[in-house]
Amino acid sequence: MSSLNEPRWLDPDEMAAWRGFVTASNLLNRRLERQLKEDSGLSHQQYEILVHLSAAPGDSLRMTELADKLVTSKSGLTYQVTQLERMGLVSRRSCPSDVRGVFAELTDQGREVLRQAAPGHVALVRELLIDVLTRDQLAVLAEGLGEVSARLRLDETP
Amino acid sequence: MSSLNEPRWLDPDEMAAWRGFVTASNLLNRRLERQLKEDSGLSHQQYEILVHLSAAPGDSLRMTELADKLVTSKSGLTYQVTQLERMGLVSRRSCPSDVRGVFAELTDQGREVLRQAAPGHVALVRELLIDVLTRDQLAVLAEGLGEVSARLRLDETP
DNA sequence: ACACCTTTGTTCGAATTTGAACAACAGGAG
DNA sequence: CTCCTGTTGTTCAAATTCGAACAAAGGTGT
Repeated sequence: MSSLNEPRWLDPDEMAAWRGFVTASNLLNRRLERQLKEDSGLSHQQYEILVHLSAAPGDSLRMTELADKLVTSKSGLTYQVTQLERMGLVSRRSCPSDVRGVFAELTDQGREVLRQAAPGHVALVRELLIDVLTRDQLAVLAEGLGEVSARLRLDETP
Repeated sequence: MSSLNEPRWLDPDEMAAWRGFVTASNLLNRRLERQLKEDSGLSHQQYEILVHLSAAPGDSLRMTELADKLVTSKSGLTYQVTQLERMGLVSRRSCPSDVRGVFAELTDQGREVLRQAAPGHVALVRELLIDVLTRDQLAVLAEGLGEVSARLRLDETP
């Protein structure tokens, strides 16, 4: 037999995919971070918080739910929401049905800042990622990484 | 005309690709971070440093070159190399041809720790990403994200 | 040799992130 | 109702990250 305890290393194609994924992710994040900060004074994380809130019914989400969507820690979210609250872009509201619960809600100013920040951000995402890929590549990426995400979500909860 | 100043927003397919990319990246990083830390006491970043060094001729790289490969800041690398040096996994060596230059070099112990950490890490990357995708999806991902990375590298230098 | 501009790696302070510990509460079985 | 278990959001200390500023060299053209 060829290898019983030997791990299955990545072949060149697999390695290329993995390295490409990691590198693209890092480079992209760096760029978006810089652009958002300079252009709107927001970090990528803060921008994403505003986006998720604006997409939610009532422009508000429970802290835990928001943390899940952002894929971040609860404590990390607490910190960022506090920052956004100081900037006046988000406000906290207690939950009627659960005394422990806290809603993060988009303020009018938050909505306005997001509206102003979005075009530049989307344009860059387009320039650096979307428009670099063909329609087919985009479809494969969406389906493949969608499946990867879905599986990762699963064995995290149980 | 339909829209002159209106930005080109992402259509559903594009949005799915973008969200999938961001989410998969975050979830994956989280998992790998946890596994590496528990299994080998290394952060993902530290692991990557060891990997890049072991792949380099002479098991060593200049600080700047290494920072580029890792897609991180110079100061961030300085910090991590110092940590790895304290752990005895990496050592600094001055460059003969350039007094300012500093080589980060893998120590024997560093090579050993990497050898011990690699199988578990690769197995998880395989389980969570590689083996979830088909051969074709992998090829598309490698080529697409490779191109994305290449372009990002370009307009960063000038 | 000289001024001039770039590179190299580190240092510094500020901002962010994380996991563990925690207090307060919800929800259900008995 | 009461005990028990799981949730919720925050706090805390520690670790990490970044960018700007910096000192020390390289390299170039004159």
